[in-house]
Amino acid sequence: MSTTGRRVGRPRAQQRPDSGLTPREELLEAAAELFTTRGYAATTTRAVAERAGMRQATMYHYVAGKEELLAGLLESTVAPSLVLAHRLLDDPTVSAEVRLWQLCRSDVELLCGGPHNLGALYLLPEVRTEAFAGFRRVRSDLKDAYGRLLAATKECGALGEGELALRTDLVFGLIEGVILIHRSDPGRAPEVFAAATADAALRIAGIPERPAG
Amino acid sequence: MSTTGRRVGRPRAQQRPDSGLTPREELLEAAAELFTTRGYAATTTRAVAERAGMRQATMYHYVAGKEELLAGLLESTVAPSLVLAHRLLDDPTVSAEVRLWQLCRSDVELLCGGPHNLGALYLLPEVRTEAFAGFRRVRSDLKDAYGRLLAATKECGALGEGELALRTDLVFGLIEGVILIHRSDPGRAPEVFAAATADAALRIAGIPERPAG
DNA sequence: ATTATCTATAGATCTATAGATAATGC
DNA sequence: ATTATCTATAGATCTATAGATAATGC
Repeated sequence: MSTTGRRVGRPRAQQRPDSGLTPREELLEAAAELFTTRGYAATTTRAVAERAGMRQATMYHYVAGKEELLAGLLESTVAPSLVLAHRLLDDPTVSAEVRLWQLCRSDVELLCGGPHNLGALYLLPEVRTEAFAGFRRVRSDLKDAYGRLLAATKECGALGEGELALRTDLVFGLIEGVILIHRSDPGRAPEVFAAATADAALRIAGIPERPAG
Repeated sequence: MSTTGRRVGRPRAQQRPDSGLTPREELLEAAAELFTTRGYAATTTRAVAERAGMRQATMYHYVAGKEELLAGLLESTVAPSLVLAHRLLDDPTVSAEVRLWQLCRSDVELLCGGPHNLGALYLLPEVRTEAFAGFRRVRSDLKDAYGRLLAATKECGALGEGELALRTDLVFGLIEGVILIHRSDPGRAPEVFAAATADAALRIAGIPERPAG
């Protein structure tokens, strides 16, 4: 009935207080920290496993390798954004400007609010690989949502197709590149910073004032 | 007198038409290509050397290792920007808005116009290392120049210190993050794209129209 | 003699598998 | 018996050095 010694299987060599996470989550957490601070390719399976509190070989009991961890982390950052984006797209009670602002703010908060700069992982060359096609698809859906919200604003409604695509890329690029900005001064409060970045995104789109709402 | 067989030293195992570059430049060129497409940590010294037309060990005759190549590439991208920035800072004949626009445009062209997305290297975790302190210093000087140009504009002149720093970070972040944007549609003509990004940067700063000049 | 390159390799990894072990469950 | 973990390690790298070699220069 005590907290320790209840789990099946051989005990870990390094005992640690129970984190409350599943071993797979402990691995993802460790990977997030190491991939963002040391880089993906430079991080060894041993480093991830050991930081998660287990030996290198044990990791293979839960994941097939480093790639699976990266894929998991990537999809976990972009999935909640996409959910929000679709909810906003289907909500006609609020102006497109306000909805775009909210999406931007939420995305920035998601990318910068967490303990790790997961957004930096989007840029890895490895992400172009087949193994990450799932992530790329979700990310492309999200960008699509940005494009549709932009097209629904007064300021961009009249733009031609190419012009609109360019604005979408610029807005989306600012939001995704936000890690660069956040990194240069991590001290700023995430909520304030997220709102300021959303303002900047709307200014790029041609909407000069923060819309009320 | 013929083109081949004039150079001192043992001939290379793989003969290739003379590139006109020094061996060190050939290595930098190869490193640029491989670091940007496969990633820095994932690129081996063998891959770089072989792509540059020599055997792995020969590389050490010209550079101390991979780090030196990365440092060289990083400084070469940021140095010309800094030169331009200082020239613009010292030029009172043009409005601050126009100078800021020109700096943005030139930076984007530099980052996207070349054959490789060297800007993507700025994000490497390795860059935080002591070995790249020189690069970080130059880059910080460049950001400083952005800040001073911003402060000199009508639109930002009255901003408080924190507000100004935030705007500077947002503008600089857009410019540096431009690789993300460029990557999503590499087909756009660099000059047009650079001008459009400079427009967007000024909109972030609060300057709604492309200044004449 | 000098130089630029080569071949060969020691030593240090790193990944992924095989097989042993120490818990609980029944 | 089942499970989660461990230890050990084969095989595949990768870096950096030692020493040989094939040019030109004098």
